[in-house]
Amino acid sequence: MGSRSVTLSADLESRPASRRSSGPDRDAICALLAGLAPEYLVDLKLQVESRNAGTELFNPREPGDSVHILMEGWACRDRPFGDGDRQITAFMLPGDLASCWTPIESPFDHRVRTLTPCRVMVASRARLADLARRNSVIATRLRRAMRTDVSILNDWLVNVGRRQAPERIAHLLCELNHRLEIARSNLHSGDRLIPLTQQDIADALGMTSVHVNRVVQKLRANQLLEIRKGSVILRDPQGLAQLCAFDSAYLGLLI
Amino acid sequence: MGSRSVTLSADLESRPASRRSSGPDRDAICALLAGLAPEYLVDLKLQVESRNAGTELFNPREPGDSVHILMEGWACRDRPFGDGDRQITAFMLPGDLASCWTPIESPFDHRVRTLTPCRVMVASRARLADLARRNSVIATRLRRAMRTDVSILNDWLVNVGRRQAPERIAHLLCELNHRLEIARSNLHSGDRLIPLTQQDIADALGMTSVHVNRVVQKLRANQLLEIRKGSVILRDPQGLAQLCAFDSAYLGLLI
DNA sequence: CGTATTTTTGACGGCGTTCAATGTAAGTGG
DNA sequence: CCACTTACATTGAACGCCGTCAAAAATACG
Repeated sequence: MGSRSVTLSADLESRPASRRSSGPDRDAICALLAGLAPEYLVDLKLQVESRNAGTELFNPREPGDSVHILMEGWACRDRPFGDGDRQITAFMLPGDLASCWTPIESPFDHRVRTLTPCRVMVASRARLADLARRNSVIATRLRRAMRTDVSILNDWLVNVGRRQAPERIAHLLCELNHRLEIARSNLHSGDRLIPLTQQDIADALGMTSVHVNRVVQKLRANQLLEIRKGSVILRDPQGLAQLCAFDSAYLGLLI
Repeated sequence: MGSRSVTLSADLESRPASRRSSGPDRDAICALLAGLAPEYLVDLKLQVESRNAGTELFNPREPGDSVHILMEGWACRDRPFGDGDRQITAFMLPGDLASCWTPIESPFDHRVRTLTPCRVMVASRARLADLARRNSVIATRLRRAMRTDVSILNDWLVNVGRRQAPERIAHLLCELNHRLEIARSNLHSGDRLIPLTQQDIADALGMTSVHVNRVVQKLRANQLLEIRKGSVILRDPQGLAQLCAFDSAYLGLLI
């Protein structure tokens, strides 16, 4: 089962590397650390750990010194409100730097929580910062990661500020689908499920789950997507992209 | 005045420097370059120029090699839509890096335009990037500037996604007032006007100018603010902050 | 004093919220 | 294998914030 690399990757691009090895191979550890010389990797004192769904990876009240890189599973950054309401401001996919993604102080109030069971690589923030200081490749990748965050936040603001509900939902799903393809291709694994509930989508888009539900039903009626047990599956990515005039250019720095 | 390279890192914390000199003195050229040793400054080949209101400082179709640092006046970043609609995603104040504020590729579709007549320092992006490579203080400041952008974008998303119109407007104005105070203190100049029209505010908050107007009238009736010839003046900053539960922590990296 | 920009006002409608209840599937423990 | 629990999805009615459209008033500026 480990050797059918050609057919498995046909749907992405060409990926000569082996797939479905039980653990991540060296070149595919994650986009951030790929190709890093072993002596550097040792420095980071990386540990791969498991987390349940709903675990807090970062909390402003106890910042800690840990940086998490997602290997499997999804996480999100959000700002909780007193009344139980919240605004999700980012989703993190496999391969993403989850928290705290920049090796500097984090003055703004946000949490990072896992959405699904996850496998994360835990590293010391101080060590990663130090590594970035000595290794310009890593520094560049960290800068790119931050730049991608700006880019996505910028687009989310446009999305929430200017688009109606159907286009808004479609746009978010198109982005996540695009990023998921990249993550799948980088990590050689994972399925095509978007593990979000309608409540999650509502929290990310400044809507209520009730209205998300009504709109999602229309999208489903148009064969654009499916929903199964807390996950979204895109049935017609092109149709969705057309609906919201999706342009993936802003994701250009992702690897 | 030219040789105080030692203070390079000192101004990152305490600021005992003199104030209220007529023009910007060397140490207060801008937050980004303050205290930089002269030989570095020369490298940048800085030029101070004037721009009319409504001038484009950055356009994705002709990226150019210029970085603009605002000395006087305001600018904004926005994404135009086909139908004349647009979403403003950032305001730039005196002292801010206007465009392109990161010395790397800019894959997302945005413009930067002056909102008022401006005085800008124009530098070469390539030279600034090169300088950041050799001078860690500048690199840190650039990183901080980008980090601040993330922080503000994050908060705008929360604002647009979760707050009702009055709190939303109040929150934006509180942020701008806070940043304006910082800019005034850094550059030793400028007035307390927020040079935005109600249309600008609407474009930034995902609203219409009509509705902004109705809400603004209520705020004005409560003695919270004033509007004169295309500018907003906060009459009761504390009252506004209370209205929207404003917490300036997310602006903590602004010098 | 004329023109452009900005602000203001009114009527009307709809997108999306609120509240509350019901449906449905999966997990848990006895 | 069946009660019980929990999470997620769904539905309906009523409401209201805010958008749309259109026009007029006020203000800035040359």
